[in-house]
Amino acid sequence: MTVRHSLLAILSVGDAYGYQLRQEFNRRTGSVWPLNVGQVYTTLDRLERDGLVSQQEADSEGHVRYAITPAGRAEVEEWFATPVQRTERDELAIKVTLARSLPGVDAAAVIAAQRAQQPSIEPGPIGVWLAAVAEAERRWLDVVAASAAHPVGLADEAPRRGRPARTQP
Amino acid sequence: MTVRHSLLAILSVGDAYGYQLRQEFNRRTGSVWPLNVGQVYTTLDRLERDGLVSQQEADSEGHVRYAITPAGRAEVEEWFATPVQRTERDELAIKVTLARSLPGVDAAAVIAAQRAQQPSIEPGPIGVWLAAVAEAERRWLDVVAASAAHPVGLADEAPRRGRPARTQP
DNA sequence: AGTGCCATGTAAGGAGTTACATGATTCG
DNA sequence: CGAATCATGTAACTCCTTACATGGCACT
Repeated sequence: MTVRHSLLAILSVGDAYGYQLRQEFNRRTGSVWPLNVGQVYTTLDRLERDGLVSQQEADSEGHVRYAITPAGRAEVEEWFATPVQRTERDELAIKVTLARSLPGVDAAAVIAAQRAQQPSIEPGPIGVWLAAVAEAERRWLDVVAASAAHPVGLADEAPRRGRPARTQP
Repeated sequence: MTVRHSLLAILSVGDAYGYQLRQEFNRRTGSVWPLNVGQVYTTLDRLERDGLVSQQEADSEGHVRYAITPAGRAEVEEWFATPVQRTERDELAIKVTLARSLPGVDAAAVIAAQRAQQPSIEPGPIGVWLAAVAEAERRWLDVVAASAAHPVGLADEAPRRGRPARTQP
């Protein structure tokens, strides 16, 4: 919901139209994660559907402006007040952990391949963020590389309970 | 594509059926990101559609087994050999950066709310990973909190339609 | 008899992404 | 004129998630 909330947050400053929203987003967050224009319009549609923004009359230049609604304003406030939960699957953590658990996979090689990854050096706070993440990754990889992997095969013992529903027709 | 590749990687050890794949995934990666069973079946459908797995004859117990294909095996090898690219938008980085750029938003409060977030302490390598990320977050938040925010309003001058006027060097 | 796990699916919907179509405008 | 930008939108797709339906089997 990052894009959705970001657009809503920008709209909380004032009315804007689609193309402008993309400009504002890119200007504020830099070039690391540029926003596709098409996504702005589809997101605006969903925001309007959910009553968080409302389409205004076209302005003097014919731009299709959107305004945030009270519900949208509440949503933005809640977004900014709520800490980001890291509930999403992290590919690196899963990949390395899986590699260590699977027989026939060279976990050390997987770790080495990941360590070879050099982060790009970007200016601005987001660049600092990327560097911090890369540093954390490197340290974690060192930790797991230092401890032994525990590969185990698939559970060979058939479970005792329950049987599948369908047999071949 | 994390789930997709993970299931494929497990199948590279040996044939398995849907429910079993979920068990194996959860067993190997722990309880932080448990896998919904339904997703296993939809993912298997797509993997079969893409020729990376093939459905086998039901086994002696009636389980619908899947086997990895040579193409699937190649895919797994490539996955493990390729470092994870952090190309996805990071909600925390965007939220804080946006907050600092928007007038009327208390960026310090946003940072404080995020800092209050306490990571759960989980056992195992993924728990270590979560702790490392939380630590990196905290340090980054300290860095951005120490420097001044630069709120700016929306671009008030409406750009003319069409090609923008040339800016003088 | 009832609860809970084993097991396989389907349906519906979420956010996000890219590609494409369509114009108007302005500058070289 | 032609290229580039401004601007709005649609279509088609991805992966992922949740809820639901269906049934068999085991243990109490």
